[in-house]
Amino acid sequence: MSLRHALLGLLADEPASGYDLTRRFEKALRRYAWHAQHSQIYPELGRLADDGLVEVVAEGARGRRTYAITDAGRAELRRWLLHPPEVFVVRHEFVLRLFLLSTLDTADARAMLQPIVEESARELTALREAIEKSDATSLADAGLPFGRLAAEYGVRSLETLHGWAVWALERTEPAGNRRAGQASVAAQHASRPDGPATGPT
Amino acid sequence: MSLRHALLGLLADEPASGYDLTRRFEKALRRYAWHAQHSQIYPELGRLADDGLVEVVAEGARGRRTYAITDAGRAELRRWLLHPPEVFVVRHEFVLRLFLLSTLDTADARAMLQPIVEESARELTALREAIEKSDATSLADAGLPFGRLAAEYGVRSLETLHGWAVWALERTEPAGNRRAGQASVAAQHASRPDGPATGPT
DNA sequence: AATAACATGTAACGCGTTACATGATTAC
DNA sequence: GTAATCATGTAACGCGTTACATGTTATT
Repeated sequence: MSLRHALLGLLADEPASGYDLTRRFEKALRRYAWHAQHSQIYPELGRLADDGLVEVVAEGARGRRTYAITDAGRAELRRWLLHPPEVFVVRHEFVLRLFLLSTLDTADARAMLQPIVEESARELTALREAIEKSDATSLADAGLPFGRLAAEYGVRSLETLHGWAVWALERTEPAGNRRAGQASVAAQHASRPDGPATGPT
Repeated sequence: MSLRHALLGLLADEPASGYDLTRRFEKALRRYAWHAQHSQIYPELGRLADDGLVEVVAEGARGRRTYAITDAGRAELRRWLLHPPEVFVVRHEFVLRLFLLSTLDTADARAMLQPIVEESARELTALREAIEKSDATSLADAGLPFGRLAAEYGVRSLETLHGWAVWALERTEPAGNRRAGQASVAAQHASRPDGPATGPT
């Protein structure tokens, strides 16, 4: 039950209301790690409070309730983080689409890859700017929702996606531009022009 | 409904039974893209057949039914691949854990990162070997379940994960080894020692 | 003869999404 | 005053997991 721990993680950073948490899922987690809507978040906050892992620390206008993590909540979050399961269940439609790319012909594959090249470049620029802005404040991690480490992971993942899509487009050139052309058997066998070379350290 | 299209994608490669498909999810998709169990796969195959997107092409021993994709199925798969949604819903517990890393203190964070460094190195080696073996057969993509492009994406993603984890461990050195030590504000501000430098092309 | 692997199916339960529903406060 | 945003809640439905259930074929 990851939602529970995602909420504990967000509250470990700072107290927040259900509404705040909903926006933080939207903004920071949705794209990379996890997603939840308010219809799931509010009831789960209630259960977390029942279990003593969070508590209401303030009530504001419009019925707003600000929750904070308790010591028991921190302990539970820590326990969960230090005991990962042996296999992770992944559900990532974007990556599924990448895998199924091989069922398309050359022209269709290129139509699928081109937007990825562009979109990943845009996102990368945005994330790099957010990091620079945060670094400039000279207060650690200011503005970066999950700290510098997570931001770096995001940047590197986007760079990888971008680099791969560019490489894949090169390998999938339209007929004529390439020695074998089309999705022929030979064309699938070109050497890796700019693939990473070195192994793990 | 991605399961439908994941099944169509697998069947676009070659005909298979529900049992085969279950194993292919397990082996090839589970770790990176999507997961499904036989209890979900069998009923969905039935629905796909009802909708004319797949058909039974052989019946074998032990009630085995081999399904193949139909032309209508291929058309549906193509349509789906060429019309991605604007936002993707991601559900990736491993990445969620990376994001929540920042809630741990230095010692705990290192305890979390170390196994990642090792495990990603192991997986990378295994995948690289599978690719080399496949390349050596000199038949395109032989043995690579989703083709060379997907395999390359896998390699690059693992390299990225490994590189990031090594980098994160370096930044998170135990007290004493590092100018500021612990999870202090200053320690969070080291420059990026081996981070990738260049932007998108 | 026994065990492992092959092969399929379904029921119950829990998680997640969509849609419905309501009201308060702030900014223009 | 009116629209946008803030703020919470729940019901219905669909997707996904776990567990239950059954039988066949190949291997040793």
